[in-house]
Order: sequence, then C-alpha cells, then structure tokens
Amino acid sequence: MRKTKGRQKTKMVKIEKEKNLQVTFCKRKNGLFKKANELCTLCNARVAIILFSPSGKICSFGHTKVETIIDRFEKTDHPDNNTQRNMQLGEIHQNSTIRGLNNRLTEVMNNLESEQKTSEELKKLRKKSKLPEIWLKESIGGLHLGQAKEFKGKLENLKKQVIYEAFKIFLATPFPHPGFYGGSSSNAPFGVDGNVNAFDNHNMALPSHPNPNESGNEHPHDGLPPQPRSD
Amino acid sequence: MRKTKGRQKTKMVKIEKEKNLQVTFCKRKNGLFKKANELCTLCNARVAIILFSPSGKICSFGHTKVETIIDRFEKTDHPDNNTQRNMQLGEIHQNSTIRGLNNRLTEVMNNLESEQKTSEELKKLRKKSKLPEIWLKESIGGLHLGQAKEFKGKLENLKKQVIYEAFKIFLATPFPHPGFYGGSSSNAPFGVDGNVNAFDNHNMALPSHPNPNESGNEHPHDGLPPQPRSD
DNA sequence: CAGTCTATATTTAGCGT
DNA sequence: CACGCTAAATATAGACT
Repeated sequence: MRKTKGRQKTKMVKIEKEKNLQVTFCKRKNGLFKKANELCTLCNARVAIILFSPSGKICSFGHTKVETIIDRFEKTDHPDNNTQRNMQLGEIHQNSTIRGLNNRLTEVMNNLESEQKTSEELKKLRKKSKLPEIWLKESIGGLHLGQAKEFKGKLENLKKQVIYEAFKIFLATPFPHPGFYGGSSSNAPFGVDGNVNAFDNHNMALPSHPNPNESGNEHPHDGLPPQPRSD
Repeated sequence: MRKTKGRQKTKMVKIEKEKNLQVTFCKRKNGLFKKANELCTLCNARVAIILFSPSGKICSFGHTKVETIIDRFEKTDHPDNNTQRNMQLGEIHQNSTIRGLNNRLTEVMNNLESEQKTSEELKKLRKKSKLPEIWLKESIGGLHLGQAKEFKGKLENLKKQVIYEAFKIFLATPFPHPGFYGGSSSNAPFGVDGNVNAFDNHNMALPSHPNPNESGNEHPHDGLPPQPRSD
C-alpha cells in the first residue's frame, strides 16, 4: 500500500484546525517569499511583502532589512558607522522604542497637518484644546463633534498620503540579485545604495494588535529564511 | 510526437529575452498575488505586496486600495463623502498631486527632525541656510560637509522610522476574506474599518524612476486582477 | 515546533492564436 | 499583448521524526 496519501486537495477556506493552520501558514509564507524572490531575480523587479500572521506577528520580505533598522533602535545603543555613504547614524535612538515610533508618527502627522494650514478652523481647534492625540485616541468625546470629525478626516487623509509615499520610497531603490537564501547581514540598512538584502524576515508583536494568544514578547526575531519562524 | 515540450527547466537568472521576460513577469506576478490571496484566506493573515515591474511600473496587492487614495487626489477634485465613518475628506486635494506628495513627505521629515530638536547643531545648520532640501537634493556641496552629513544621517534615520511605521499601519487593519478576483470597487479607502478590498492592482509610472522605455504616462491604471496588466 | 518524505495538486515555460 | 494548451517542474497536505 501507498506510504502516504500525498498532497490532498483542500477547499480554499479558513483552516480551522489550529495545528494545521500553523504549519500551513509557515509553509506557504516561505513559498510566497520564495516566489517573490524568484520574480525579483528572473525579471529584475522590486518586490516588498509585509504580512501579519494570524496570531499577529509581522514578517516581511523586501530588499531592505526593515528589522535591522528597528533592531538598531530597540536593542543597541552604540553609534553605528556601518552604514552606506559614511553617514553617522545612531544618535537618535534615545527616544526610539517601537512604541515611541508610533507616537512619533502621530506627531509627524500632526505637524504635517498644522504645517499644512489647510484651514484656520484647524487653528481654532488647536487653541481650544491640545488636539494632537485626539484622532489617534479615538476619543473625540470632549470636543465639538463636528469639528473633531472634520479634523480627524483631514489627518487620516494626510496619513494615507504619507503611507503611500513611504511605500514608494521603500521600493524606489533598485537592487541587485542577492541569492535567495543568502541572508547575510548586510550593512545597507535602507534605500540609498543598491547594495541591500533581498530577504528579510522579522517577527514581532504588533503593538496595535495585542493578541490574547500572544504574551507580549516584544520581538523574538530571527532574520533568516532557511529557518523562518511561523508563530 | 509530443505536442509541446511542456514546462522547461530554467536557470534562476535574469531573463534576457525581452519577450519572455514580459510574459514571465506577468504570469508570475499573477501567481504571486494568487498565492498571497490564498495565504490570506487559508490562514486569516494580512498580506500586502508592492512591486515594481522591470520597466518601472508599480503594482500592488493588499487589503487596501492604495490607488484609490492616489486617484482621489490626482484625478478628482470633488469632496468625497464615500468614506468610512462619515468622515469628510477631500478638502486637502488642492495641493496633492503625486509629485506634491513627495515634497510633502520631505517636509514631514524636516518638520519631524526639527521638532525632534535632537540637537542644537541642528538649529545651527538651520540658521546657516535653508537646510530643508539638502539631503533630498543630494547636493550637500554648499555647506560644511561634516555637519551636512550628520544631519542627513539623522533625517535618513527618521525617514526609516516613519516608513517602517507606515508599513505597520498599512497592515494593522484586519480584514475579511473577499473573493480573490472580486475586485469590487469598495468604498473603504484606507485602514479604519475592516471592509476593504483584497485585491489591488495599480500600474503607474514611478516618478523617481523615469524609465527610458516608458513615456511618462502618469497612471494608466486599471484595477482588476482578471486582466492584470504587465507592462 | 522545524525539517523529512510521498504522492498529488498546482504552476508555469514555450508555443500558438 | 492576453489567453489557451501541454507536459515537465514545483509546491505542498498529511503523516512522521
């Protein structure tokens, strides 16, 4: 008799068996990344993939090692001169925890908006209270609902723009064809030169998605494809 | 004799024959997107893919219709109340061309940095000249090289952070399992509610990558997978 | 869990239309 | 170019280690 039943046909619906789901997620994630890499190599295309596992961890594939950036700010404190174009980084890390970054972005948004002086009603709101956190905190309660909503809408809009821009920038830098599994810890953190990694796998808890199944481990990351972590 | 030779084995290197490259890119792009979608469905994961074709056009797969956002600012001028949570958007479009967005991001960065008051040397630089564009223009020439570099490094750093944050936000919003090819033009532009599209295909010339093969057509986009465009 | 093994389900190169 | 076809190349579900 046959040793195994071989690959079985399955319906394209959410896998219910937790065990299977885990294993499938892992396998397919690797498969997807591999395909992505092949596309890069074969067609000289630039590809970036970000994905959140069902349990809320984040992984990414791309020509830039996103996590090295984060790691640099999260774990280390030493100035890093290991960067392209003899830039001197690592002097900002002081206030750069993952959580901090979130606040930062918020600030950016606010600054942006204010800078935008899109209207004076904005200023009005500004005066009335420390508006800054409102739209993020989802607590518009204390203010004039109408105004708050409007302002929130604008911020959201700007946010979208910035995000889209970020995506473009993220991919704008051309890159060579590093071997798929050659996850050598390159020294090119981000898009300036073409010398960057093709594979980038990073797992970490997502602040905004505190999954009950997950004990908030900040980032049990390992950066290599050969042993990519599912979760 | 055989009708065809069937699938041939190929080496994983850049395809040289232009014709084949085109076709392969298209096929594999679709394949990749399909896989991504399956992963979403099967494992309830969130996936986003952005890719630039060899000729410089951009396509994306994700649970958010990036291009609707852009389109809104590029093509239309009418206030759009078609947004989630009865927010009133479309009042900023005035100054939001694609190119404008780039400048915008630059500004954000600068604002951020200045806001950061990471150091007074920053202020020093600020005074010495209108620093803002420097690092983007790649023309540090006119200044003290040393200071310029340092400042540039900081900005780059912030930029990385914002970009990373943007990515997280982009994917942070959970979403249901829309049919793979169900590219219905949803009315949920961006991450607030879960009601969003799973498939998003957008082709447009990349500003920063003016490809000689391409006549700078701004965005000949079509948003459907069934007939995705290679280029 | 991550890696193996088997037998099958899928994908896709090369050609036509 | 976007599809259709065919056969070989791959990816993987399930079971095991």
